Amino acid sequence: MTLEQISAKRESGGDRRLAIAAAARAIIVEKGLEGLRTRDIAARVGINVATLHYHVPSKEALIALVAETLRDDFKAQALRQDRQGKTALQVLRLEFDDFREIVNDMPELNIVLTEMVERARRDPVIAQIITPLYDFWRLQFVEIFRRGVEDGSFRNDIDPAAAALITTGALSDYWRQWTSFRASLDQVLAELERAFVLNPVSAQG
Amino acid sequence: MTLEQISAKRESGGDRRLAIAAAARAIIVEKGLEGLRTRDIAARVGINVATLHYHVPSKEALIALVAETLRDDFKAQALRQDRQGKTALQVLRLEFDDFREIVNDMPELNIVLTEMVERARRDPVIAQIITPLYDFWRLQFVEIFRRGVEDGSFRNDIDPAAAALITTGALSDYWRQWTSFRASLDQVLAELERAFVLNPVSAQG
DNA sequence: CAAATTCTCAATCAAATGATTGATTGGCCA
DNA sequence: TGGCCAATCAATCATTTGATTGAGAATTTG
Repeated sequence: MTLEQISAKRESGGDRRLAIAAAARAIIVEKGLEGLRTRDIAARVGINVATLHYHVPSKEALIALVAETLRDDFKAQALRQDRQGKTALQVLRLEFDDFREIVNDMPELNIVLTEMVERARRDPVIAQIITPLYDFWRLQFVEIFRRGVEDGSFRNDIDPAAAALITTGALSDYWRQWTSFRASLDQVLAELERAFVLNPVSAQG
Repeated sequence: MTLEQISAKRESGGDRRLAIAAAARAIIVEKGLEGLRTRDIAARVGINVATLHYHVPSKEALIALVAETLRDDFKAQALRQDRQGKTALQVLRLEFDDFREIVNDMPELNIVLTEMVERARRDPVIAQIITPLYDFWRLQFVEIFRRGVEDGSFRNDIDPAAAALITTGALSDYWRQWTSFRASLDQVLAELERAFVLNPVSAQG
């Protein structure tokens, strides 16, 4: 608990909303979207249910808020490294590094994200927030593969769109089942590299 | 409605349980596990809520029942084709055919499966049913890749476990987001093949 | 400082929801 | 035929749950 929280009895609207979103995410990790209750969120934040509703008018809006904070977290992560002037292989490895970092630093992020993807199928509001996230990530790989084929450093018969789908699919599924396969992320990333990148050192037959 | 349903007012316990599971699955597809209500299931089956509880004692047991019917469906699908005496590449393609078939014939299966995987993270009962399903599927690919490397028809630096993780991950993630990428399954499967199988026709550099 | 605004809470509502109870019905078999 | 059991239902319960109300405290503004 911060000094501010001890002394000040009020928190600004923006901060409250962030605290609410954080609490909601924690509960989603614990109990899933099914188990998300406004009362539990309020209790975790340390406020009254009515106060929660003052800041976030409905449960729908609350879930949308969670989706937005997810998007913001990913956006912040994505924009940290400069890709300019790097080779396709270098960018691919940067992308892998990013992924490793997210998996290690914010393992709970994907749990919430997965629940949101689930919900997005039948909730257009959530879909509108979550879908662009995946599309953006996948497009990064499409571009990497396109360039890698172009400059001859990647296997020349790659279908960039399909390869990107495989890569993001394999990674997000890996992440989703993280607890079971924790040890093998490096092997998966290495295998992905071998699958698409030409390596003059290793024999091909 | 069948003749039996019109004339007979009673149904045997086993059939009722199957009907209940089917109704539950339909509702999960429509509204997710969050939106699953015992009343809705009973209404869909055409029975009273109390009768539902007579056949399936609790909501927990109901969800476990759904998980079991999923497992049974997959088991039935998996045991249909004989893999004996086939090359690694042939078996890989059989596996791909199976997948194509499931995606086309039972698209809703994966929606329910995904919800169950989600739930399995915090529900040991469901985990015990669902996890072996994935493990079995993944092991098929591990074996395929192992044999393909062994007989020299696949890329010789494959890590079978990692490659299997990539394959099943890519496929199940593809399936999960099926609605968005419907058209490209063939491209994905072809790219997976190129990623792991040596092709003497296409140039490698 | 006083008025206006923002924020918070205790209390409460109405609807939803999983589950139970007690009675009834229909088929089976001795 | 009569007893027994599986199957069914109407009615009801006890909670849970999202949301609201009205009053009051803290904060900002003029």
